[in-house]
Formats: sequence, C-alpha cells, structure tokens
Amino acid sequence: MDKRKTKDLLYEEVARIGKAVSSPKRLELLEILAQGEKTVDALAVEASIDIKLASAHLKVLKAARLVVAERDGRFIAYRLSGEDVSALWVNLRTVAEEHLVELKVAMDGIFSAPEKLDAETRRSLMSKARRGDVVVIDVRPTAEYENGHLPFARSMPLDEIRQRLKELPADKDIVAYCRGPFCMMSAEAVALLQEHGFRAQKIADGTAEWQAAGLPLTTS
Amino acid sequence: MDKRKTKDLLYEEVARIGKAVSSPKRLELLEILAQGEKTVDALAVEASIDIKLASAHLKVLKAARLVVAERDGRFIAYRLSGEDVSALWVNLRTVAEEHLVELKVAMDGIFSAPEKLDAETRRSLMSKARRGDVVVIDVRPTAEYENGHLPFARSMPLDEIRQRLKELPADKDIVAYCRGPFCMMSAEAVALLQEHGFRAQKIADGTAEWQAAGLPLTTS
DNA sequence: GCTATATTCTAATAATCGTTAGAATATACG
DNA sequence: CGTATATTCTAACGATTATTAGAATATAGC
Repeated sequence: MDKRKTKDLLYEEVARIGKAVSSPKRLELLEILAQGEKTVDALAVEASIDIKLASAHLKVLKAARLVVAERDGRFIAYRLSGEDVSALWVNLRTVAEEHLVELKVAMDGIFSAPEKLDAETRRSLMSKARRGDVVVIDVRPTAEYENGHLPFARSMPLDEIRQRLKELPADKDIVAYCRGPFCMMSAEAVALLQEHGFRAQKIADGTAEWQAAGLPLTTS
Repeated sequence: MDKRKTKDLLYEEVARIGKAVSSPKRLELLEILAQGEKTVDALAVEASIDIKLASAHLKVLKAARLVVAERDGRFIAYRLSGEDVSALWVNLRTVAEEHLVELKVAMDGIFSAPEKLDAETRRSLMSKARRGDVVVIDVRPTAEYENGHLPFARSMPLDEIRQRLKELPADKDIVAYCRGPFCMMSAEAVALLQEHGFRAQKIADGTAEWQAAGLPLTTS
C-alpha cells in the first residue's frame, strides 16, 4: 500500500517500452517489421547489421512485447505484436519530425519535395485513384505489398519497374509510395520514371502512416 | 549520398525521442507536465525526487525538445512543447497496458474496477453530464483544472472534498477523474465520497487521454 | 544419425546513463 | 550591494547497454 512504490512500478513498466524504442537500430527493425513478418536474417540484411546483433535487438523488442517470434521451418519469423506498435513508431517519428530541427534539416536535404499528407490530401488521393485519374504504385517488395497495401494501389517493386514501364500510362499522374517517409525506394522510383518521361511524384505515407491515420488497408 | 549513413542519421534522431522516454522518472515528469506548466521544484516534489535529479532529467527532455523552459521570476517553469508530446505519453502507456502482462497485473491489483473508456462511453458520459444526469468532478489541484479540464467538469480538489461535501448531490452519480490511469487521486476521492454515502465512481481518463481521443478540453 | 544452416547464448569490452553531492550561477528582495 | 532562494553545472560512482566474436542449440534434408 506504499503509494510511491506502486507508482514507481507502473512508470518502470512503461519505461520498458521506452527503452525498447530508444535505440536507432531497434526503431529501424520496427519500421521494417511494420511492413510484415520477416526472418532474423532478412531483418539483419535490411538494417545492415550483423545477424547476432539483430538477434540481440529482437530479443529486447520481444522482452518488451513489441514483437513476437514464431518458428517457420528452419527460420524464425518476427512480426509486430499489434497494430498499436506500428502506430507507436509513427507517433514517435512524427514527434521527432515536429520538434527536432536537426531531423527537419536532414530530411529537407534528402527529400526535396514537401510530400507530407494531411487528412484532406489522403481523401482526395483515394478518390482520384478510385476514378483512375492517378495511378498509385507500391514500390516495395511483393511480399510486403501482399501483406497489406493502400486500397487502390498496384504492386510495382522498385527492381521490376525498368522492365515493366509499358504497364504504366504516359498521360496520367503516377504516385509512388514505399515504407514511409524514411524510405528511399519511392524517390528512386520517381527519378527512374521521370527519366523515362512519366509524370511521377511520391508521397511520404507508407502503410503504417495510412493505417495510423485511421484509413483501411487491403490485403491480397 | 551514402544511403546507409543517411538512414542511420534519421533513425538516430528519432531515437533521441525514444531515449528521452526510456526513463521511468522522465515519463512521470511528462505526465505531470501534461497537467500544465510547473516549476522544477514542484516537479521534483510531485515525482518524489531530488531537485538536482529533476533538473538533470528535465535537461534531457529539453534536449529532446519534448519540453520547453521559461523563466518566471525566481522560478523556471517547464511545459510540454506540444499536444503531440502528451499524446505520445498516452500512446506509450497504452501500448504498455496492452502488451505488458506485468503492468496489467499490477493495475488490476491496485485499481479494482475496469474503468477504461472507449469512444462510445466517452460520448455517453459527455451527454449525461450535459443533461446533468451525472456530476463530473476534477479532483486535481485547482491550477491544473484551470489549465484545461473536461468540458462539463467542476473543480473539486482532493484535499477540499471533505469540506465541500454539501456541494455534491446525494441522489446523482458522481464521476471523478484526475491525471490519468496511473493517478490515485480519483480513487481516493471515490473512497471518501462512498464513505459519506454518495454514489461515486471513477474513470481512467485524464485530460491527456481525453485530448488524445480527439475530444476538446475547456480552459477557465 | 550426420551435415548444413539459422538463430541464440555467453563472455568481454567500451561507452553511456542514473544518481548523488558540492560548487557555481542567476534572479529577487531588502 | 549583499543575502536568500531556485536552478544548473561539474565531478564521480556504479550499473546498464551496444557491439563483437566464439560457442552452443535447434531444425531440415540427406
């Protein structure tokens, strides 16, 4: 019945979540996992770290219950333990983008265009895509697309675009998205498309941002 | 133009926010600050830590731009740097409540009733309060009430309740709230009111939770 | 059962962090 | 101008964490 001790215990529990998201590599792993289930190996490659280190970080995330592991044959696959975890990642990143001047500067330097979306822009994009006025392409790997994508998007992985250019309309706006504002795949896709004369632009949203905004995803 | 280095930099910036929220004491300070501006001294007392330690933690929060300091006469007052910071605290705590069994168990032990609110319950509470079917009391200190409170709530600080019992209706439901699910003031208020024969209950919401649910607050 | 592969565990190091105490700074008030 | 008060800075410690390398474990396929 010691009030102070009780409180300390409660905040300590929440701090377990905070500690889990206090490492850049773990945040990167969370963002990758927000695209769907992945093996330790795939995560390590994607985050450019050693498998052993990836395993250690995943252990921390698992201890904080932000991810769950499941053995799948010879591999062990990790996934986020819930949609709220991906929303937490979006929330953290948004607060950082909002308040950390350093991050704003860094992002301005890398991503030239201001492509942040608000509720109205999302709505209008959705209806334009439904009418066929724009073509929305998901440039992530196929598996991630299949795990969940924007409702009207078609899959066009970055490394297939060059071979599949004829599938795209030359007279319509093409909107590319990938894993979110930190992901560079959509920017590369846009550069490639513009080189070939397409009217292409990118948006900052990935599926996590879309979902965090309360909008639905589609699974194939 | 090194893609890896750029990414590392971005995640590192977000991790600054993560590091700031990785300490139990800093989380507690954030929750207190979500109730409004406070001096270092007041924060230290409220969080039961030494002023020097409070100052050190506040420095970390300030470096992460989660709080801003302003000198006010002899005192230095800190406040959250935005509503999104208080929403981040709510989000972190919610993820913890959702996934950490230990926290669930701890809270079940302390707070007997299941008083978590969903959107529907919040709406119905608001309309009942507007009609006067229930009396909603804010049992936090007056300054916090004045900084922002639920739209229909009246101020009744915990340490004034005993003297002000006659202001409360004996034939209506009384709903008490305080700083949020970790705050014990509303539970104490309810116990006190029930002892005196009132029909009282508490809710888990504080102003931060209310606001994070997209509902408006009132300032006096 | 044996081998190859994927993953985790153990151990060790360097770096970082929380906490405490004492000195220093800055403002208000007489 | 000097004193009191509030806050921060500095220094120090013990504890925790990230990272790396090597050993150990667990599964799949032969």
